[in-house]
Formats: sequence, C-alpha cells, structure tokens
Amino acid sequence: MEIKKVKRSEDYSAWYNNLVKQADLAEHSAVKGCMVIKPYGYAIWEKMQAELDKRFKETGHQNAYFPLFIPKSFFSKEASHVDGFAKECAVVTHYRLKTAENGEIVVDETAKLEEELIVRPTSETIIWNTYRDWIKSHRDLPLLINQWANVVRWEMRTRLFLRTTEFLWQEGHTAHATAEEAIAETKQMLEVYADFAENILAVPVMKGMKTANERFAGALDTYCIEGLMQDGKALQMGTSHFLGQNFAKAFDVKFATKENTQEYVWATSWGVSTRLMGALIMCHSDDEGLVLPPNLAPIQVVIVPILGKKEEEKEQVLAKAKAIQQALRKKGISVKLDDRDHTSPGFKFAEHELKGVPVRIAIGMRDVQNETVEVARRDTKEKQVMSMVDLENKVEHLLTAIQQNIFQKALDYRDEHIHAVNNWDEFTDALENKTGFVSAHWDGTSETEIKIKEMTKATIRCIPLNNPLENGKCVLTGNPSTQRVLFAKAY
RNA sequence: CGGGGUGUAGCGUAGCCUGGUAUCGCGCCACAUUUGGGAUGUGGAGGUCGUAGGUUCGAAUCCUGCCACCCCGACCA
Repeated sequence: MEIKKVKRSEDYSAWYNNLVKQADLAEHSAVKGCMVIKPYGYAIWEKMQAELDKRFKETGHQNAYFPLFIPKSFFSKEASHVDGFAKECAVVTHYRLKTAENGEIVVDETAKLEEELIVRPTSETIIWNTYRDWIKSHRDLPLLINQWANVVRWEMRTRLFLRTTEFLWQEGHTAHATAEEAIAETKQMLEVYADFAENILAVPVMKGMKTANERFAGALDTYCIEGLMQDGKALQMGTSHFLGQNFAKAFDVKFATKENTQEYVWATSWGVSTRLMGALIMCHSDDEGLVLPPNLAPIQVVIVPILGKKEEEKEQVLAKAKAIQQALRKKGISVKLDDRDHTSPGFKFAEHELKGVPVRIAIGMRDVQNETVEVARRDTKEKQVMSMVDLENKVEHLLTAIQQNIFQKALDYRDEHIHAVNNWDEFTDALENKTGFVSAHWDGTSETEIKIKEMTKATIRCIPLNNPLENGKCVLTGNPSTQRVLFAKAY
C-alpha cells in the first residue's frame, strides 16, 4: 500500500481519517454511517475492554446481556428519556421479506409487527423493565450489572470512532436502596473511568459534572470525564449518571425495606464507547502515525531482525532475536518478532511506527557480534544501542518510562490549554485564537449557556469536581457567579 | 435535511472542459540482485470508469435521477 502522508498541522480531519485508515484501525463500511473495525483496531479495543472489565469486577460488578430490541412502549415510559433519543432511533417494523412477482426481494407487508421495536440507542428501558422482576427485597440490592453491547444512534453526520451510527460500548446499570448509595456508585464509576483514561490510555481528563442542558436524558446528574485533543477541541470520554428514581418509577421497580415498607429503588448508569479509540488517536498520535501507550498496546515491543545475505548469519541473528523474545515474554511483555523476509528493515520500522508500537528492537549481525541491540522508542523516536545484558529489565523500565512520558506530555499540553478569562472579549479571544478549555464565570442559567453556544459554538464541558469557589461575574451577562466552569468547542 | 466537493484496478490518481473503449505510481505475482530507515531491475496479472436511464454511429467524458463518501452547518457518546 502506498503510504499517504498528511500532516496534523495542515488538515486535522484529513490527518485523522488518513491515520485511522493507514494504521489499519477501521474503515467505512458499505452501510451508511457504520464502520468496520479492523483486526488491529479491534485488538486495541479488546485491551480497553479487558482493563475496564477488570476494574468493573474489582468494584463488584457482573456482566450480563439484554436484548438488542426494545418495544416502543417500554421506550416511551420515561418522558425525558424518549425526548432525548427519539430523533435518532432505528425502528423495526417488519420481520419478513418475500420475493415479489418481478423477482425483487421486498418487505412482506403481511409480516408487520404489532408493536414496533426500537434498536437500542441505550438500554435503560429494557433493563429496568427486567429489573422489576429481579428486585423484590432490600436483600436484592445493590444490583450491579454491566453489559458489553452495540447500540445504534442514527446521527446525521458520522466520523470513524467518534460518531458512528452503530458503536460498541459498555453500559453499567445499577440499582440501590438509597440515593446516597447510588450517588456514591455514580462517583465511584467516574473515578474508575478517570483512572482507566489516565493510567491506561495516558489521556489526562477533567472530571466534572454536566450542566442541566448537557445532562443525559432521564438523569438527575451527569458526571463526565473530558479530554483535550491536539487540535484544541474537547472530547467527552465517558459519563456516569445518577438517575434518581426516574426509571424505577417509570417501570415500577419497588423493594421491601427492612422496615417492611415499599420504596422505589435508586439508579445509576454509566458508559464508555469505542469513541475512546478516537480519543486515543487524537491525543497522542503524530505525523508518523499512531502512538500507543505501553499499557494499552497489543504489541508492546517489536523485534526487527536485520538479516544479511549469508544463511549462517541469518540463523544466528534470528536465534538471538528469538532468545530476546522469550526473555521479554517471561517478563509478561507482549513481543512480536517481525521475521517477514520480503520487506526491508526500513519498511518495517516505518510500519511499526505507523501502528504505534511503543518499543522497537533492531538486531543484526553487527549486534550479535557486539552483544548489543538497537532500541528505539516510539514516543520520542530516540534510538540507542544497548548491551544485551539484562535487556528484559531495561525494556520493562523503558515501557514504564514511555507510559509516563506520553501521559506527562498530554497533561502538559492540556494544562497549557486551560485559559482563565474574565470578560467577554477575553472569552471570545481565547476561543478563537488559543483553543482548548476556557475557564470562565457563568451565571448558572441554561439561557446564558445556550446563548453562548449560539454565539461561539462553545459549550460548557463540565463544572469540575472539587472546583474552588470564587466570586466573579458571568462573562456574558455580568451576573454574579460563585465558580468558574470549563467551556470548549467539542467533538 | 441545507450548502460545497468527490466517486476511474487492492490503494493513490491522470483523462472529463473540447465524446472515439482508460494514464501513471504504489501494491500484487514470477525471477534475479538486495537487506542497519519506506530496495532495484526485468517480465506479468488485475478495470461492469459508483449506479440507473437519456442524448449520440459511438459516453469515463454531455444531460437527468439515484446511491455512497468527504468537508461546512443543524443533531450527538
């Protein structure tokens, strides 16, 4: 394949699309708005799943699976929920096809469903309808369930990983006896997401709460983690919702308390999606391609043997390369030995850089003689010749250092792009010329928020958690405010 | 759904204005020489020109409808 080069600085969208394609992560499918996640992209997603799943289990959750289809009547039981999703639902109306007289395959009109089925855009309704039967007593609580699934939201405009008609995600749905417990769960899962984002994806995130406008349809509070991409736009990377008793009431989910009274349960839901792949790409990658943090990379180290002409030398180099592979594997490091003989070393170097492999070890006859290898790191592109002695420990440390460096670089970038402003001129100037988050006072009204969005396209990404209180004036209206909130243009 | 653009081999493209059955590069296959940063040479395979109509002796090229994708809006994880 010809490698098409697109620079980040010239056209960020083109760079992104090109990278997704060149690095073999995903492609558009024949189905409008949908994507095919290719094996390499899926391997990264599987790693994300594994790390998230581990954290879900550690916090007491279990996995389960609920149907893809939701009867329309379930869906419409929670008023604000249906309002929020109505415009982007795929609806199944028939269950059979037939061959028409002209030989064409057509929908069999006699196979019309009595009640239409909605392809889930999220599963609250079908799950809460099920929970009604599962929850009878305080002894059934808390109910802590997660589901890995695909969902469909019929968006007008799509973009690989960031917004596709169908996407993969996990959605946690929990039920609790008290509001306090449910709120604690909501916050706990936000922390789980933040930990995952920062320690695995190496993407620093702002933890915060959404304003009423940006809240999930049907939630009382929506907490979120917000990342900052290299083009200065914010990306919502995960949400955790406190749903109050809205769904319990809509689906009549009550439990008998210790005092033998009947109470509605308290709910949460939380989710992250394949959008995280987009965050990963846009946060770290460069003009050479993807940059994967070692904790996430499906292949952490690639060994490229440099094979000479002589058979005997080839064997020596390969034997040494295999020995290194074995030693690294014993350390739990994921290593690929790229022994393809039909491509040149230079091609392999470039290809593995494109795919973001954190560490590359090159070994040739010269190294075999000197008992050395050439070790190159993807994040800084530094190369150094190292002695083979104790190589596995050196590589292990290097992987840790790379993880740390990638995170630190993103954190520095993020922190340099939070601009505190105090009036409208500074506010618009920061949005237009500086990019990133703008920290500003806001009078707390939806009206002002919407007005600002109309005027600048910037939205309130979140009200940061543990936000210091500070008296000030709203940048738009001048009305009093007690804290700053984070604005940004977002994906 | 509005505005703009694109659609030609697996990928990237030329040709379109001014109609005559498709150009080039990469990749692929074979052989040889190569291998410490995207190898070279020689030979070869690969195309319903997005799709359906129309105009024409003749359409990748002109006209119309449709579809898909990209960019900008509205919408959004």
